[in-house]
Amino acid sequence: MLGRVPLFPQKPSLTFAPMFVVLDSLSQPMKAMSPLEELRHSTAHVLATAVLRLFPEAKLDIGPPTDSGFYYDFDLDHRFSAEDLQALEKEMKKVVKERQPFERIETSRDEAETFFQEAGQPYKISRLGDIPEDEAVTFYRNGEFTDLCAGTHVPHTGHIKAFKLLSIAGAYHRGDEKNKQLQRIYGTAFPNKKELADYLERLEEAKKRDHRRVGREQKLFTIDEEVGQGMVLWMPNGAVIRQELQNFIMDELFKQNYEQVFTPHVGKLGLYRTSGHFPYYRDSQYPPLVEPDALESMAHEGCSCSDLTNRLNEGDVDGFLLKPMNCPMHIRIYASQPHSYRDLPVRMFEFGTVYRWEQSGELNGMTRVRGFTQDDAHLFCTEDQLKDEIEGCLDLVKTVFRTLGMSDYRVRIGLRDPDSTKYTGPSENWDKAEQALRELARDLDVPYTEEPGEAAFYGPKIDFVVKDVIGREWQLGTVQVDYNLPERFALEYIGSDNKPHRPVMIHRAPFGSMERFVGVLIEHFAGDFPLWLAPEQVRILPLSDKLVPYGQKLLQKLRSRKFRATLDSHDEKLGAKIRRGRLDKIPYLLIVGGREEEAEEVSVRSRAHGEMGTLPFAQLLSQLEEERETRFYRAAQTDEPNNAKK
RNA sequence: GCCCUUGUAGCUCAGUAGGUAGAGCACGUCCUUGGUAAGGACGAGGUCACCGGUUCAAAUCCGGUCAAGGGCUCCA
Repeated sequence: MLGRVPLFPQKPSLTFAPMFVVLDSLSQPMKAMSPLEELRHSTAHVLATAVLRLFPEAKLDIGPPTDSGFYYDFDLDHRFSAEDLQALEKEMKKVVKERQPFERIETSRDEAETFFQEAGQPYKISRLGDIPEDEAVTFYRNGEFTDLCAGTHVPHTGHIKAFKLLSIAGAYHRGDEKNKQLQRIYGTAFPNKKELADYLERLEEAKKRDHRRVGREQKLFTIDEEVGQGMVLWMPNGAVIRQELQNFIMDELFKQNYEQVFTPHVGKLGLYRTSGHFPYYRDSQYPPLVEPDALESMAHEGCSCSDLTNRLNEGDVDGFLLKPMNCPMHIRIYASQPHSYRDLPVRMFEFGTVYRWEQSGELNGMTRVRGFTQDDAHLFCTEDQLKDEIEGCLDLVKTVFRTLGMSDYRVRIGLRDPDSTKYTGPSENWDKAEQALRELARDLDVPYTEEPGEAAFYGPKIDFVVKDVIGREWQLGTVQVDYNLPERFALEYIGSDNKPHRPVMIHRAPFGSMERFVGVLIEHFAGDFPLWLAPEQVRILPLSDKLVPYGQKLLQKLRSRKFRATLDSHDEKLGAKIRRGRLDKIPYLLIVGGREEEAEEVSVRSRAHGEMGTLPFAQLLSQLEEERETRFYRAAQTDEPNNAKK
């Protein structure tokens, strides 16, 4: 299919490259490109040059640098294949060899538009319209390829020494799914071949700690077609981790005077009409469950599907909803009895399972699922208590991250979009809440960004965001202020003035969802969990069959002290058992031979510290207990037997 | 939901030009009783995702469905 002769475009063609203007429509000043961005951006131009040589009819959109490389979007009837990428790389190498200088040309808006018309590049015309009136219109030219571009670029294409095209993906023009879907080619470039090779190797390494892979290897969870997409089945090993995390957070919640509640998985539609979740968010909910009698009588009347939908929306027919959120039920608990200002704040928590109809293309292992359990809580407080309560929530999140040794996260403050009117609640309250969030974020000692327009419609929020092994960002912990639901449910407390007042609500979840958090945690630890979390904490390795009875005696003792321990009674040599134990990432391997049996000792090999020599068993037990109780964490050594072998 | 790719044993993968399947690891049995990252022998294990079509013959070619992966869009 690539038998076609590489053609040079008959007509000039342009690329509008200044992504910063296009993507950040907020009128920020143009950021200067770093040398690496410049290199990658130039490589994107070289890609476009090559594409036009091989596919002169291609329509070009934009080709900016990204965090890890660059991409370029094309509109073309021919579908790019893996072979095409190879051919394009080859062509790009030619362009590089030609050492084409990048030339900056300033032009007028009219000239540029004429140029696009002649080149038959409609996306460019559209992009041209994005350039602010007071900004110059500039082209960059390399060889036969001319591109609308704000720059900047390396001096000539010969500077591009190490690049690789990585993948093809669909991407909507201007990121809008109503627009045509273009073909995006992703690639990356580095100053030299070594750095490129290192990057590609890091990508490979990262895949080894992918939670989907580790989850399978360590039997933590599975997702089964017959159960449903996006439905996580926690296997025994995964259940241990989840339970330990829940125990951990419950210890902290006890210190902060939270109270636990339990609520059902379904609730009446009316409840969610009051809260506003139904039908407003219907697209991301499981369809409602309709009462059998109602369904039957509607069938008799010959109602269509859309009739049913309308009646459900209008509230003419009642039904139940698999709960998309826990808050309405917690609110009903609050509302079940009168509250004095002396009772506040009320802090109610639940590991509450919710269900959301995520788009099938969005599902991802444990990090994006259709049913998940939030470590949810709702705080009902007075306006005066708000700041302290938020602070308490943030402390909780910090404790979680610190205990688990997670330091690589960022904080996002979601604020109102100043131009929008979709927000509920008095704006003075918003001002106060936003100000409080800002001040508290400042004290967190963590990089944070303020993002206008990222607030929920009911209140501002603070999110904790971490990256997975592939660099995708996931929101974990969140603290959200809510002025809306107390209003909708007409919540009250009696103030010191003996009059009813409206409480403020805080939604918060330090882990976010157990599924997503554990998914991220698996990658954080690369499956190498600290003692308190490890599904199998200790494994006893008898030197031979003869030592199995002694091993069993130790096993009994460990289990009576509530350690998750096993005995490896396989008929293998010690070396093989150790190897297996290391691969299974068991924190402690206890080797027992005749010498140890005589002295009531064990030879200890720890995942974190390697060989620790021989210890009296009783002493080891208390050391392990201390490590477990303090939830001690220390990064393990990273030797991998697989690598060692090669 | 949309675009592209993929779908062979529990896992990682072979399977040449269509002729009803192989390897390594894991697993089981036996031999071996071994001191800090793989001892040996034998064995069991697969409706080649599913449905349909072409063909004398389909893991292999074609169509559809489902699922997974990478993006895009979305995420109360």
